[in-house]
Amino acid sequence: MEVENPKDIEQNPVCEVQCVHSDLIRTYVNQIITSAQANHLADLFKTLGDSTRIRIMDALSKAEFCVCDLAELLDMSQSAISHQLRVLRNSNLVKYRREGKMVYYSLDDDHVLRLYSQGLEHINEK
Amino acid sequence: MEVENPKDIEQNPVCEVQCVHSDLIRTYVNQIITSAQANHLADLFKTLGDSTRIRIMDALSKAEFCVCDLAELLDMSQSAISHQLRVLRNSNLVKYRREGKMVYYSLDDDHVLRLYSQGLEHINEK
DNA sequence: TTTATATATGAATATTTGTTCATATGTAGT
DNA sequence: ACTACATATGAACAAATATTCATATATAAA
Repeated sequence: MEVENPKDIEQNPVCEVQCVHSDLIRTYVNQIITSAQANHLADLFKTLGDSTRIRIMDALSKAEFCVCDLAELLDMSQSAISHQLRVLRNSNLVKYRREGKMVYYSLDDDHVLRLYSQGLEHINEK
Repeated sequence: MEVENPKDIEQNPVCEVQCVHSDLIRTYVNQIITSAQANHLADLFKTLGDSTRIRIMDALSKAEFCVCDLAELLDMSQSAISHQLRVLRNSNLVKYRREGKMVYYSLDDDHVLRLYSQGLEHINEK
């Protein structure tokens, strides 16, 4: 079947769908999360969206560990763990304290623990 | 500085770090989440780790919408929305009902709403 | 059964991201 | 200052993923 050159079709800068409930849209269009906030929130979940970081979070939900303990516990290189801890730090999911040469990590606060636990519950209930 | 050929270095199949707290490791090594569960949980968070899907979740946290409403509301193509709804469905985050030609989506349950809200709270508190 | 419209999906491309390797930084002890 | 060791990080490569485009499926009406 032949298709017209897209350039020939009259430009329609608006939405191409016809089934919209205009009243609903008008009501909610101003209540939706901003793009900036959506990006921010997506980044938080993205941080939790990696199995290595989940295993780190799981360990830290049970006790405080130094970097090399985590490497041993999860059987991964120190470098890989350290990279991932930085990602977790950037999302304020973990905090750390230095003691001599070692750096000990733990969950940032109880709120983070609850967020993690809610996720666990969700996958276990289905 | 010259580096020996890695092949010449004696193979050490164990961990290369020396600072491990062996007793801690022994205590927790059997309590860490399994790889399968970690993958599963990471997939859940990964699903939430995209700004388009966050905006869909945000809309659905406020009301039920059909696919083309979401496309209009978020100013995206029907195809893109539909692809992302499938991802959300696969993680049991949204459910849908068909009514004639239209398909209406909503959050799967209150637990999902709580998970989403916890995330929102986290980014707003910092 | 033909047409119109709402939604779903396979393939392809462009972008993002996790790990490794090599190396840098930071801290403590000699 | 020098050495040892714990942790951090830049660059590069491999793997995962979001959107677009084209098209398929599903439902309803004529």
